Formats: sequence, structure tokens, C-alpha cells
Amino acid sequence: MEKVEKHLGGIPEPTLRRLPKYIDLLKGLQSTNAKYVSSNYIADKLNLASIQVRKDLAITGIIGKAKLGFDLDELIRSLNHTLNRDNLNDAFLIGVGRLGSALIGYRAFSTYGLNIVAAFDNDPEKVGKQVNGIEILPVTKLAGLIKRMKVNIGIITVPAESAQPIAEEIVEAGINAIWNFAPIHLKVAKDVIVENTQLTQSLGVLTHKLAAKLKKDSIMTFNK
Amino acid sequence: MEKVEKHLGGIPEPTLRRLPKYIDLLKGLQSTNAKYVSSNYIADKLNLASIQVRKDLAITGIIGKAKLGFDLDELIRSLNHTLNRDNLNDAFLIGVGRLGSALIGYRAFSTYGLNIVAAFDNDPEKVGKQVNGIEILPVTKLAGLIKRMKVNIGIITVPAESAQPIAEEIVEAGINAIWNFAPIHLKVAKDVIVENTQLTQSLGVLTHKLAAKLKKDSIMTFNK
DNA sequence: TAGATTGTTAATCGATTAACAATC
DNA sequence: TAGATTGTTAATCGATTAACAATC
Repeated sequence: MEKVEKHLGGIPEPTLRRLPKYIDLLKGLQSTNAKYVSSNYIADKLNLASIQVRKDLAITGIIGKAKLGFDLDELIRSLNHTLNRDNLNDAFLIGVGRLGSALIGYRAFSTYGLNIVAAFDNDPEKVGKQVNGIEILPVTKLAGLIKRMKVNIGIITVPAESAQPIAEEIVEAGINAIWNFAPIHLKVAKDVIVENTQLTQSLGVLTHKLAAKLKKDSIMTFNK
Repeated sequence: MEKVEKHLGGIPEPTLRRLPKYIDLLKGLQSTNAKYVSSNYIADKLNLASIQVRKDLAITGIIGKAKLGFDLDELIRSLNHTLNRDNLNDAFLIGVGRLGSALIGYRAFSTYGLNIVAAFDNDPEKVGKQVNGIEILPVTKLAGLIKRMKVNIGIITVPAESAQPIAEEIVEAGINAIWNFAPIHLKVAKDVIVENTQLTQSLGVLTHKLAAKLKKDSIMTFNK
């Protein structure tokens, strides 16, 4: 049994990852009082092909007007809806280190549908204090509160070695989705949604491409 | 002209994004004194197919031994080399807010080949102070220092509206690669490497999948 | 040797792109 | 109307997966 399920039908993942970019761009455009936007415009601004933009937008169910383009307000609304940003999702954050604190402090999350309602840490120094108005609770209370408050999202910002046990604990308690920042692959039941934001992953891509570029540039210089 | 270049030949991007996961796993394994590792083992731990693991590893140039698998030390070395982690890449960070500070404080970056050598901010309150031993300099010195120190990587953690001008400034000054955390698409010359780590992008995927799952679960419950 | 595991070559699958008719 | 732009259907492309021979 090697086959692994990719996505539960629905929207292709690459499309899903482009949608936030569309929203960011369109919000900027909205403030200029524009009423319509064409796939060409979006494609140009985001370095995409216009046909790809149209395909992506089609998935949200919106229908454009020939010659005019897409109704800007309606488009933003349907993109936000597709990403479920019009519902505020409650989340617990576990691990109040530097990164955890930064995330707690990122107020803009609420406009993206995320509401961090409490944070947890093992360190007695931290417990009881507040970060940005969010109280830090002891990890011993984590499972109980997940059950009682029916929280769906867990944000894991603990060190790599603690991530797996924490994941198991919160899944057991009823968490449906994990946003994982620890540099480790979490093994959980396959109906649990895991979204990894691993800085080291991004960084690897960057350093590899940079090395390739520098090498190429130096060869080109050498050939001159 | 709609076509956009994807990657400069070389390693497929999906493969590139899996490599750090292999390294993280293998390092853990290394501490158990294992000498060899099979593609099956890796696949099982990371929920991948073993053939995919073998394809990925092949790209690093490593050759496995039938029946035994891959030499663990050698594999880690060649993966690190492929990601250019064996060279330390100097970087400047611009925008010392919560996220910027968190990144500066993330000491582990050095093991991933990144060396943040200075940070920049506009806020006179911050300039002159230190975060984790890194001095915060005024943005006015940014371009000059990039030129003088021949720094290749710029990490952008400024607010969305400042990101584009900063990107232009540092590219002009000679930056070759940008790690962008601002929720905006940067328009730069196409030979500049841009790696986006946009939290809102990950978050969108998460909230969408969660909504789909909850909907599905409730339908299933309803049908019982 | 027998059996596990690699690595190559071919098939499949899914996303992107192209072509073009429909429409405002 | 003419022309720009959408949306559908088909072609292409690249990554994943399957099949299987080679090898230790």
C-alpha cells in the first residue's frame, strides 16, 4: 500500500495556493475604485498566463463578463469564500517561542479567517503571562480545552522533538487541522489536515537556486 | 508574451521542496547510528511512494546499493550539497517587526546555510539596538552595504506596501535572491530569485481544506 | 542461492497551455 | 458593428507511478 491520497477531490492544490495572491492584488485594486478586472490584468501583475487565471477563477464559480472582465467586489467575495475566510476559525497555538510569539502578534490573521484564542507552553516562566492580549496557558490544559471549546485548528510552533507527541495529543482531543511550523514530518491519521510551513523548506529552494544562478553567472563571465 | 520561465532546467521544484524533509528525517536516523537507509523506509516515514523517493534521491547523484539502500552519511552530505547548505550564504534582513525579529532569533538557520549578518529598519526607535546579537541599521545604509559586502540574499519582512520599493532598491544594489514574507507579489527582473513564504497562502489552503472537511463530516453525520 | 532493493524505461495522471467559438 | 475578453474543448507538458530487469 504505497499510494497516498492527494486531495479530497475539489480544487487542485496549485490553484488553491494562487488564490491568496489574487486576493492580495485585488484588494489593492479595490482601493483605486476600480469596478472590473480582467484576467489579463491579473496575469500581468502576477507573472502568470491569463488563461491560467481564468481557469483558477472559474473554480470559485464566478462568471466574468466578456469585454469587461470580472466584477471586482464579487470576485474578492467569492475568492474569500472559497478559502473560507468569511468564517473565523478558532485556533490554539502551542509553543510560545520567538516564532510562536510572532504569530500571536500578527493581528492581520483575523482578516484571513484565523482567530488565535489561546496559546500554550510548558515553560512556567511564560505561563500566566500574556502576548498581545492572548493568555499563555500550561500545556496540561490543552487537551481539555480543545474538547470543551471545540477548537478545530492547532498551530504547532514547538521544537522538532516535541512536535509529534503534541500533534498526537491534540488530534486525540479533536483537532481537525494542524498548521505545522516544526521542521519535521507529522504522522497523523490521514483525515487530519496538515499544512506545513517549514521555513527550512523555502530556504532550501532559495539556496539551491542561488547556487545554480551564481554558478551560471560565473560561467558566463568566464566565457566572455 | 505570456509564457513565464519556470525553472532554469535542473531539479523539478516539487523534488526540491521534498529534499529538506529527507534531510530532517535522516538526521534523526543518523543519531541512532544507522549506516544505511532504504527508499522504503523514507517513504513510509514521510507518507510518500518509495519510487518517488528513489527518483528524488537519484537527482542528487547518489547511488544506492541493492539490498542495502543508501549510505546514510553520504546521502545527507549530498542532499545538503544539492541545497547548497554546505556554503554559508550571507543575508540582510529588512523590516524588524515581530516576524523579522523572530527570524533573526532563529539560530538554527546557520545549519541550513543562512547567515543573517545585519538587519535594517526605518524606525529610529529600533535603529542602533540589537536583536540576538545582530545590529539594526537604518535603511538608508542598505544599498551601500549590499554593494560593499556583496551580499546575495535579502529577506523582506516589511509591511506589504513597502515591499515592492525595497525589493527594487536591493535588486538595484546587487541582491540576487529575495526571501519574501510580505503578502504581495514582487515584480523584479526575471533573473532575480524570489522565494515567497507567505503565511496567508498556507493559511488559505488550511482554512479551505478544513471547511471542506467539516462540511463532508457533517453530511456523513446527517446521513447516519 | 534467494530475496530485497535499486534504477531504468514506459505508462499514467493531472495541471498548464493553446485554439477558438461565444458573448457583451 | 468591431474588438476585447470570457469560457470550453483539445493538446501539451511535466511529474508521478508502474513494471521490471539488474544487482548485491
